[in-house]
Formats: sequence, structure tokens, C-alpha cells
Amino acid sequence: MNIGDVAKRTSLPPKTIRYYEEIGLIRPHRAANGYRHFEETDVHKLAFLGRARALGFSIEDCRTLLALYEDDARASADVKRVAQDHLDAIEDKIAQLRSMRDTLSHLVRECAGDNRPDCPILKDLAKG
Amino acid sequence: MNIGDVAKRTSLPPKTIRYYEEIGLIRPHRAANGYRHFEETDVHKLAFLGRARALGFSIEDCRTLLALYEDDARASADVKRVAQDHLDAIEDKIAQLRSMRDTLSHLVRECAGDNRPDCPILKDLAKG
DNA sequence: GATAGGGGTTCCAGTCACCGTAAGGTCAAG
DNA sequence: CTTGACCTTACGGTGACTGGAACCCCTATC
Repeated sequence: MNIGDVAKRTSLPPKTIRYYEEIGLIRPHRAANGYRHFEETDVHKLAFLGRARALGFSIEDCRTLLALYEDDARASADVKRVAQDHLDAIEDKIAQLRSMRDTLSHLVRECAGDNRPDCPILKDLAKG
Repeated sequence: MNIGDVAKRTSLPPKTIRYYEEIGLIRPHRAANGYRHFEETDVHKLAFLGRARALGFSIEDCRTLLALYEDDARASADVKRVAQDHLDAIEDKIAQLRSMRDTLSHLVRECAGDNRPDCPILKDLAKG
């Protein structure tokens, strides 16, 4: 299979697939003409990576998860730890964003949004 | 005032302050020895920027907000639009993260986290 | 055989908002 | 006079790609 077909099947852009090869996540073969040639296992790995990325795992986490996936002797505890750490990071991020949102939505509600210059948003930014 | 003092007063690293000068957010004077010399207005602007950044505004948004702040003839509607757009983006981000969190926390709960290889997290990533 | 098109290839630069490090100039204190 | 804390610039790296240029390959059509 060529990269375009793989792109369609995995919903990953060709650019991303090349990038994943560059950083060693996959190792597709090469045809005589220099084109990348993908096996089903490559497609499977790429789909795995796509889902892991969609859950927000970093590339390095994905590398770890892929290695665990391919290791029949893995301990599920190792997988769980990676996932739990990521989950904690997500929770932190959500809390951060919520705090921003609360402040911001308050300020936006206060702002008249008309032609006059008076603005509580700027007032807040200017004086904390 | 030198950059170190400004850094302390604004809680911004010197590196960041230099960067903000480089991209034209501030224009501190220079002393004879080449050191940056900051006026109170510079410190005020930097504090403004620090708070805007803390609310998650992009640098370009910050540039816009600072320009509006310094424009006595601004319309609060312009400020409000920037803030509202950012707020919408934050809401989107929160929704995205919540969706990730929900999926992930479910998977993490399902995973035994022991020495055995069987793992619902990997199973999900492998088969969507 | 020439050409048009739709693949594919590499490499370089850019994104965003900085941070790390190196090599060096400046200044006040001991 | 030296020490150490401060300042300067400049270059490189971060994460995870994306865009674009310049070029090669393959098939179909005229």
C-alpha cells in the first residue's frame, strides 16, 4: 500500500505518517522506486497511534504505549501508570482552563460592548 | 530600572521580557552601557501582558489588547470581541479535554493495573 | 513520442512562546 | 584587583506537526 491509501485508511495526513517514520514510530518498507510500502501491521500501528494521539497522549507516551502493546510480557500496571499520569495532566489542564474561563466570562459579562471606551476587561488587566 | 528588577516586580522572567521587546510589545530605553532601562510605563505594560497571558490570551491578542488599552478612543465592543472569541476557544478546549478525560478515566478504571498483560486500555487503542 | 495529471520523494522553513547555554561586557563590594 | 552578580547578544531547542519548493514516477491520452 502507498502512503495515500494509508492516509485514507487511518485518517492521518501523509505528512504526519512521514513524520512518524522519521521519529521511528513506524518502519515501512521501500519499493524499488523509492515509494514507501506499508503492510497491514503498519496501518494497524498508525491507527493505534491516531487513537492514542486523539486521547491527547504525547508522542513519547505513544512510543511507550506502542512498545507495551507489542510486548506480550507487559504488566498492565505499566500501561495504567502512563494513562493515569496523562489523566492527571488533563485534569490539571481542565482546572486551569476553568479558572481562566470563570474569570473571563465574568469580565465579558460586565463589559457593555458598545462604542464607549470604558471597559472592565481592560481595567482588570491594567490593575489586576 | 534594570531588567532584573522589572522581572521581580512583574514576575516575568528576564528572558520573556527580552522576548517581548524583540517582538515589539515594549520598547524600553537603553542606558549608555547598553543595559535596558525600564520606565514605570514599561513595567505597567509588562504587568498588563502578564495578566493577559495568564488568562490564556495569545501574544497577538495581547498586542491587540495593549493597543486598545492605549487607545483612548477605543470601543469596548472591540475589547469584548477579542475576549469573547478567546472565551469560546477556551470552552472548546475544555469540552475536548473533558471528552478525553471521560474516555480515559473509564479505561483507567477498567484496567487492573497488575502484573498481567491483559489491558483494556491497549485493547481500546488497538481496536478503536 | 510528447504531455498532462496525480501520485510520490526529500529538504527547508515556519508555527508558538518561550527556555538553555555560551561567550562576553559591566558594575559594586571587599 | 578580583570576585560574583548582573547585563548583553546569538544560536539552538522545544512539540507535533504543516506548507512549500523542487524534483521523480506512473498511467493515460493525443
